Amino acid sequence: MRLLLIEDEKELADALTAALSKQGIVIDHTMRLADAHELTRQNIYDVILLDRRLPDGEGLTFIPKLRRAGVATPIIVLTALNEPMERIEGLDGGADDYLGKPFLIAELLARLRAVLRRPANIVQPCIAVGRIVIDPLHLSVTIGATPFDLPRRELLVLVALAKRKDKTILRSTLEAAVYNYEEEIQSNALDAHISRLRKRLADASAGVAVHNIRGVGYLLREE
Amino acid sequence: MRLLLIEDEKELADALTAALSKQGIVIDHTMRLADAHELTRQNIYDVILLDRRLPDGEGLTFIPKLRRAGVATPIIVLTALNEPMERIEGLDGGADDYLGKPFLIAELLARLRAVLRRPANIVQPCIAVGRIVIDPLHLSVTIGATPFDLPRRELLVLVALAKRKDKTILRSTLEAAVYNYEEEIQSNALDAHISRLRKRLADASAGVAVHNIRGVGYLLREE
DNA sequence: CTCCCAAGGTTGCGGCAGCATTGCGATCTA
DNA sequence: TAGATCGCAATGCTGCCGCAACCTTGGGAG
Repeated sequence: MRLLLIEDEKELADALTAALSKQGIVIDHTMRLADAHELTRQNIYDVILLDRRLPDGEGLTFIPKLRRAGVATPIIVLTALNEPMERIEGLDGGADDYLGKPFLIAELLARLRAVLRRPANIVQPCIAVGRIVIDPLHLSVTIGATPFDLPRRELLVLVALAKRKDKTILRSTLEAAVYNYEEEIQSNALDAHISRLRKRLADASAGVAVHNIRGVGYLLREE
Repeated sequence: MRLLLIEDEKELADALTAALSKQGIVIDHTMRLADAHELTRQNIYDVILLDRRLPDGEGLTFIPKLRRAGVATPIIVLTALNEPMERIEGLDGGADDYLGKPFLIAELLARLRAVLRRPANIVQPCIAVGRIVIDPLHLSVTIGATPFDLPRRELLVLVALAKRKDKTILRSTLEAAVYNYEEEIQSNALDAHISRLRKRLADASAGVAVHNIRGVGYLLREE
């Protein structure tokens, strides 16, 4: 793990460097915001420790600059300015945590771990078929960049087919995906939905088609 | 935004509920870990506030249980146990932040914002749709440069929709975002809010519209 | 090749669930 | 106390969906 320490008190910086190094953390140390700006250009840090009162300015001003540059690295502010209002200022200024001096190294380490533990963004599994993208979690369908609205039952059919594209879905499986036990159907309602879904897909040039396997079921395929 | 408060001091809980409600936050309150476990099953909370000394156990033991259940909701520990070692214990126990009692509501709010800010939307903490800009952390809406005031419930609806613009939000999800368990509704109150929100958006030429997907839910879209 | 039948496709219709709107009274706030 | 907000409910409307009638297609038998 690599950490950027922006701190002008030499003694504290040395103590931190020593302590954190023992934890296997790689530390870059600078005393000036100008240098820090340069150092963060490559976005190699896992976390940044930031003092407020620095020779070339207020540390907090560094945060929005960093964020505007698209750097999402977590920032913990370390400072003697530890009044409640100052803490609020720091946190609302974009810091991820705020620790008043003096502090125990052990608490800093705990806060480092807490900040780094944040869950990575869970990537939503989307299904792409032809020109359409289906997000089964959000029940949304987009075609190119524009949303593609569907009635509920047709949406359910499409999602069921898309989840296993190019594979045949038994007619009975499809029915189970669209209807629950209380609303058993006694007609060709499913066929009707398929028909209307086909029309919509064709009108939108979706690049996919619903095929029928006679006597077995249906499948979704690019075309 | 919906928050779970696990706290057995009735006075503090009431004060927090009152203060946070004014910020537009929907709160569920419980005094017992057992209830909390049940309440978190549906994963509808944006953040959890957790006391340590609770009638049925140490609050910290709740965290690993939650994480094992796959719930990644940020947790802020609120407690009188505020020695450095206790803070370390809390943070290493899985808390995302740790705030000792007594504290200023304002600082709690700032820490809430800090925790909620990461990691997903660091680059874009504000949501722009049409002519309006929504800050889900501060629950503020501006249209052009002028603030766009909304009643609390309509604001909650708008924010919930805006957080996932162009995605369908289930009706049940919307209800969960706007109402807590004590204020379950038995009418079409949600529809009424949507209707009034629509009117306001139209009057202000906001450039966005709330669409309905019949039988599924609603979505926010530029127009 | 033709015929036949069953499986699938299409389409109009009517019922009704779900949605939109609005007024009213209660509650809360300034 | 005046005004804003909110839950509630009555009303009207929209369009989905099940249904069924009718059409098309595929493949096997003669």
